[in-house]
Amino acid sequence: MIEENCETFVSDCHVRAAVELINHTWDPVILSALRSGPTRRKDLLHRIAGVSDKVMTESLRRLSSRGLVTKTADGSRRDTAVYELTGLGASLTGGPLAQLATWAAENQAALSATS
Amino acid sequence: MIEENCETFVSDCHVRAAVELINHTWDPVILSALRSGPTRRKDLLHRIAGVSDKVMTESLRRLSSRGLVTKTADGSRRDTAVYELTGLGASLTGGPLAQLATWAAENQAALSATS
DNA sequence: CCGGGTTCCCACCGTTCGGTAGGAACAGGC
DNA sequence: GCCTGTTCCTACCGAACGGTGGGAACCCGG
Repeated sequence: MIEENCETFVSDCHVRAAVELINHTWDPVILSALRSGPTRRKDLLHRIAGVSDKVMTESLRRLSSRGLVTKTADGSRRDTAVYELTGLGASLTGGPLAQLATWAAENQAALSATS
Repeated sequence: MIEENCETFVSDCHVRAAVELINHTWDPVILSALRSGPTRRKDLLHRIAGVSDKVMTESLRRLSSRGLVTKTADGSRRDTAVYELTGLGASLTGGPLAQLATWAAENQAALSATS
C-alpha cells in the first residue's frame, strides 16, 4: 500500500511510514512519557490519565515490535518490567515529535479556534 | 479527553492535538501533495495512487475545517475548485511534517527491518 | 441535444481501534 | 495460607475509518 505511493510521491511515502508509527491514539503520548527515562507500566498508566490497561499493553507491544521501545525485566520477575526508549525511539521523540509538539503549542490558538 | 492528559503531561497534549491533525491515513499524503502549489481534486486523485474518491473528499473537508487547506473556486463553477495550503497548513507541512519525512528517510532501514 | 469529464454526496460493508470486564500468573506483606 | 498489587491476556462491544458502488449536479465539446 505504501509502495504504490512511493512510485508517485517518494517523500510522502516516508511521511506515511512515519505517521503510521504514531497514528494510534496513545502511542505518541506514551513515547513522550518515556522521555523522562525508563518507566514502569504502572507509572505510565498512572501518569497518562484516560488510557486503558489493554491499550497500554497493545501500544507498548506495538512500539516494542517497531523498535522504538524496549522492555527490560530484572531477571524473570514480572513486576519489575521497565520500558525504555531505544535509540530510534529517542530520535523520534526528541526530533520530529518534539517539533510537532512545538508547532502545536505555537499554533494552539489557531487550532482550537478552528476545531 | 485531551484535556485530561494536559493536566499530567502538558507537552504530550500538544503532541496529541498535532497527531490528531494528521492521524488519518491519507491526510499527511494529501498535505504533502499540496506543497507543490494549488491543486485540483482530479490531480490529487491522479497523483496519489490508492486513495479513493470518498476518502479524498473527506480528507479535504477535514483539512479544510481544521484550517490547513482552503478550497477556492473560480466563481460558481464546480470543476475549477482548487485546493491550497493555508499558512497554518504550510507551516505544518514545511516544518514538522518535513521533519518527520526526513527522519523517516534517515531511519528507513531501521524501520523496514523491524516491521 | 448528448456523451464525457469533473466534483461531490450517500448508503453499505469489512476491518481496525479504543474501552470494558474478567481472569491468569507471579511476588510480597499480613 | 491469604490477600493485595502488578503485569499480562482474553473475550466482547461500539465507534470510527477506509473502500466500493452508485448517483446527482455541473460544464464543455461533439
